[in-house]
Amino acid sequence: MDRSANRALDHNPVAAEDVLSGSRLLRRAFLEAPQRTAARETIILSPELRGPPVLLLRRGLAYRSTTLANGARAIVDVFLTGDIVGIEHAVAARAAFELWAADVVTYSFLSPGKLCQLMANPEIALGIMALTAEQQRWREQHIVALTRLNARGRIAAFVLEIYDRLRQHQLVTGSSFILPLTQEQIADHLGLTMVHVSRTLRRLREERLVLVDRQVIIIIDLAGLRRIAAGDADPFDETAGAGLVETSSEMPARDGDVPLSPQ
Amino acid sequence: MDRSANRALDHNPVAAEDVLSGSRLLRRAFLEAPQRTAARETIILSPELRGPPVLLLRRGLAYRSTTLANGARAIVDVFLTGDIVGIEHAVAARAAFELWAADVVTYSFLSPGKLCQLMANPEIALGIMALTAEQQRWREQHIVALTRLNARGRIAAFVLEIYDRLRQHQLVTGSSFILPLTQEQIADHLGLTMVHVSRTLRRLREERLVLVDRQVIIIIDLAGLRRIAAGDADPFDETAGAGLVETSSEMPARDGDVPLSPQ
DNA sequence: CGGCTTTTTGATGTCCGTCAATCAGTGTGG
DNA sequence: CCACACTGATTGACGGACATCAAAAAGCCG
Repeated sequence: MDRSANRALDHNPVAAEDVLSGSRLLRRAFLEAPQRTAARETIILSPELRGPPVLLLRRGLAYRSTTLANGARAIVDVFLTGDIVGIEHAVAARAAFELWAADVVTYSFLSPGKLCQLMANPEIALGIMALTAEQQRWREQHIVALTRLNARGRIAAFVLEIYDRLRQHQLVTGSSFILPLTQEQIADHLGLTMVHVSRTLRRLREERLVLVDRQVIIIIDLAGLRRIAAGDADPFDETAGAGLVETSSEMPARDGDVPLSPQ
Repeated sequence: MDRSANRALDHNPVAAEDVLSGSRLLRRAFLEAPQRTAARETIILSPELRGPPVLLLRRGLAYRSTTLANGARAIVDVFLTGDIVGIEHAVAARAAFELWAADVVTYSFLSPGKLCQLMANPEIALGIMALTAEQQRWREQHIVALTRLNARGRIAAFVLEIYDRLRQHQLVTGSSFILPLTQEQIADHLGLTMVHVSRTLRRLREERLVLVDRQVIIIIDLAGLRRIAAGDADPFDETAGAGLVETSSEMPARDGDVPLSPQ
């Protein structure tokens, strides 16, 4: 029983072949590109830099963020191992936001010029387009969550997003994984405060939906999380029969699975 | 004195030439494409449709939205006359959201297959990429607003976004314009309720920042709006000296300018 | 004028932010 | 080994921004 949320973007059949081989060519180009490492909590790219490169994350987690005039930080998006970051630098003269390493990050990079050359290959151009489309989808889901979900729903949606993306990259098989973000960073991504994230995580734990302890995330009730992330009304009425969890139709999802790091 | 917010995305010099001619070629293709009209408050594209076309809005305003399980609606983004909608349909098999006409909308459209053909031209591929990058920027700003601005800031940012985009398309010259959205639609875009939007607009009017009456928007204090949209703390302390507005450094910005419709 | 949508306004409640203190985990150095 | 510092998480008390509910007013259109 597959839900749309965790299925990979399916492609237009007209373009499917070219998209696939284009993506492959693009990744191959990255594999031959120079490689670097950034320490935890350091800036990888800043908007000051002109002609920023395009990155492929080989290991670790990074995020793009900005700081407002009042000092508040907004984490616009999160990138996992295997993600390509800043594809728009092929045409944009500078990055729109700062790119930070959440933990130790290894990445390889291509100059914008090199990227433009690659795009001369129509297959690669299509592959890039598909990549962009997919990142756009995650971002759009994030917008929906920010627009119409409360703290509980946003956190559920966020956990599921990371979960689905890790699975898509085959970086996780069980129902638990490592997320190297502090609660403050999660808060800055979801438009909440650290304090409220902490409280909401406790609630989700008490409801036996998901367990977040430090950087270890264990999904207990996947189907329940999906319902919440989809904006179902709070289960104040339907929790009349407390006790047993009866919902996990999508997957057995028990804790005790091997936690896999996103590396 | 130009602020970054209202400057068009500047391009990587390596690609600038190709981007420009690519954009021109893409628009030309649309001008030769078939054309349709959609009535106010009707669906233009739905996720059910397989192989949705890519659209160029020739006239009117459209928005992409989804409805959650609890009935709440989220308007993910807004498209103005001159915008290209659904470029990702070149590779995605279906639209991610419904596309609605906010008022009478005229558009021309290309099939995904045709788009893929066009992308074989590297200049067009670059042009499309630049287009995508620009739309992404607006969306990212929207995310920042949703994440870290209150109702006042979100509305300010939204008004400015529309204003800047209209100017970029040379659809507005003065400081007033027409925005064919109801307050409920604005609320669904900004993650607020209609009621609170109404109240906040009154406050912005009383502060002599912007005047929103029905669909007519008159920007009174452009610089002030920009400050609020950038997340400056509420001016509770600095309003000690009430009375005169002294801020408009960016533009004279007086009401009485000719209101231009976004057509 | 009647019926509709859209906006406005008031009263009341709640989700979430703010402030502040405590606690747990991690590392450091004497 | 144990103070010490430091970062991150937790909890409580309290206030405020925003939601909800409800009703009325204002536009708009046939």
